[in-house]
Amino acid sequence: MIFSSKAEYGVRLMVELGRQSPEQPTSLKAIADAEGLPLAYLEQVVARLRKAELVMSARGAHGGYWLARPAEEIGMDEVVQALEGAIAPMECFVHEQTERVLCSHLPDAGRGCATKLLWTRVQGGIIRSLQTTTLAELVEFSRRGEPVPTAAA
Amino acid sequence: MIFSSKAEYGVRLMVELGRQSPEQPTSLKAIADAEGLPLAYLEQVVARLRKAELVMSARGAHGGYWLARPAEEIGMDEVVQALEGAIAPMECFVHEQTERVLCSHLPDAGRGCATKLLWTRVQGGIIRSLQTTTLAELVEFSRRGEPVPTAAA
DNA sequence: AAATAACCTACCCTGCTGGTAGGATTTAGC
DNA sequence: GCTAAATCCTACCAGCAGGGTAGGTTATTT
Repeated sequence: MIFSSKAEYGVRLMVELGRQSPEQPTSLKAIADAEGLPLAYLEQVVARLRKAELVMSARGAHGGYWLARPAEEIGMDEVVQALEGAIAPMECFVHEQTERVLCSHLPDAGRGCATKLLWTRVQGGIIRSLQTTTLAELVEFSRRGEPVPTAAA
Repeated sequence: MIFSSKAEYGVRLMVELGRQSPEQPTSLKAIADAEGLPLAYLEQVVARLRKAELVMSARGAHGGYWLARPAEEIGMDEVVQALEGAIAPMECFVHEQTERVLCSHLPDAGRGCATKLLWTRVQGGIIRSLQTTTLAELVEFSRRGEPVPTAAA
């Protein structure tokens, strides 16, 4: 598998928040129940999103989480990067200190690093597909075929 | 990381074979030495390529491996797929029996599966970038800046 | 026959993933 | 102020896949 369940859970969490009216906190418990995910584990997942300043939080009773920005302005590359760390197709692509992505292969006796060419293209393909998808699109998609909401949510 | 070292080693192995004149077997030992990889492990890697009919082999003294087809006709999607199995961004995308890629999420109470939309796009991005890269390109790239070959290799 | 090299299978160690446990802090409502 | 609801934090743990080793068997050339 390419992405771990952190990405899956985190994206579902973001979509769930996107479905709520903004500025109104949603508790993790509500999301855990709605999606059938373990609450304690979701806490760790949402912590990454908070550190990346994609969501904001309020503590205490009636606290919860909400999107830090409108869903239209949140690219899924930001979300996945926050959840999974740098998007690198291969070990040698990650520089531990800076989290920047590069290739640490030795010059390979003067030859060009052929695999680097391949992994760079793959990485580009992934990042492009993530960048061109906004959270708002996913939220919209998740509403398809839903009954028209009535009085109470 | 997205791909395991099997993919890295396997691609390097394929590039190495592509650099040799075809129909002349190259021993794994030669490749292991050239790339600095463990021979016993390479055996497992090359077994996958053989099963996918990307390389052919001859046993016994002066045996070895060679490309089953010209490098121009080998897409890197085939290579990576042989090494890593089905390219699926997420667990739910793989159907164990058929190895076909799909999404097994429950209908989710009538809602569209929003994450599926995202992972499908990512998968598309990956596969497209792999398909549009041939082994011949990587072989060519690996020759850049090499000294013009003289009499003995 | 001896050397070479593919082929096969069982095993092992390490680190990461997914998850639990248990608490501490903060805030709203009474 | 008390209590409940919630975020926040850290340590821990079991399972499993990744990366690799070991030790052979078979086939082919010289």
